[in-house]
Amino acid sequence: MTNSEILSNYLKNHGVKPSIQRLKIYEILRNNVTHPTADEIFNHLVKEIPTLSLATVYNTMHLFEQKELVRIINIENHQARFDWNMKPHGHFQCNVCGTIYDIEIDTNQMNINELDEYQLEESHFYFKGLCKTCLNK
Amino acid sequence: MTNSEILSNYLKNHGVKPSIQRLKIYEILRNNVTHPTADEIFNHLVKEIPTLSLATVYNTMHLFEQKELVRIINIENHQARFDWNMKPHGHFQCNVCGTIYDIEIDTNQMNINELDEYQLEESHFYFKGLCKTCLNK
DNA sequence: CTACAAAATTAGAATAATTTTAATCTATGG
DNA sequence: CCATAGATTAAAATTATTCTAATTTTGTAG
Ligand SMILES: [Mn+2]
Ligand SMILES: [Mn+2]
Ligand SMILES: [Zn+2]
Ligand SMILES: [Zn+2]
Repeated sequence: MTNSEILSNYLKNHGVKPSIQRLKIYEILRNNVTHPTADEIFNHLVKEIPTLSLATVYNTMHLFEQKELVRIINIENHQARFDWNMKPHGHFQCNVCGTIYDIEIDTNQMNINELDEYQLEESHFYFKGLCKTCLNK
Repeated sequence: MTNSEILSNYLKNHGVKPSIQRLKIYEILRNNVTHPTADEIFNHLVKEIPTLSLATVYNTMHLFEQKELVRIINIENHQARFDWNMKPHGHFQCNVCGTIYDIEIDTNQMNINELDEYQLEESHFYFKGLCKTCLNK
């Protein structure tokens, strides 16, 4: 099985019909460590699928979110970023180069008793500052 | 000393010249537990200061942020909210009623070793789900 | 007090991310 | 082949925020 076939099945298993647009969009997410914006995804893909519409990227991301295939990262106030990695983790964004790094977080260890009063559905841990690369300059 | 005078001095001590606009904006933040949007602040105040401009609210919030008088909460992707409470804490937003609750978080206890590699400047802890009020319906 | 400069405020236009609309295209089961 | 639902598209609309340029206010020196 090719990599595309594997991802195609993965979409099916999550209740998403794997159109070429959806498949390619998901491939971009999986093949890039970055947490891309809708626009970045669109610009990568439009070379290959010239009729692609930005609306399709947004439609697809919302569908993916519903089907728990991606999570939306709002670490920047002005634009959303998308993450295929569904296991709980936090994010650090460098204020200089803008790179977003994954941060491992053990949510069990941080027992926040106050949260018992709520029915928790989503957690987001965002950090900002300077990354090592930018510090060494 | 009246409450206004106290807050006025507080602004001065943080390097902010307390114009009537700035003072009233800061008063609104302090007198409301909610974490208001720029628009909400504007609509409260425009009754009292009819010439107030929304741009002034934004200008003031950015100045306040610089002077470490407020923090910006991006728990909603589409619009910023403002918080006068500068001591580290997290936020829970109810998916039904939209209310944002403060969540006490002991950041020391959650030692995230991976963060040692970075120079940390900001932390944001966002949670979403259902609040007690909405659960009991 | 007056004149001037700097700072703050303002209205409205501009920007940019996202959503909506309405039309067109595609896939598929009968 | 045809009908239908679902997916995609282009373009317009929406909305929060920022920008611009003009005006007002404030502080200060003469
Ligand atoms: Mn991630
Ligand atoms: Mn708060
Ligand atoms: Zn960096
Ligand atoms: Zn609620």
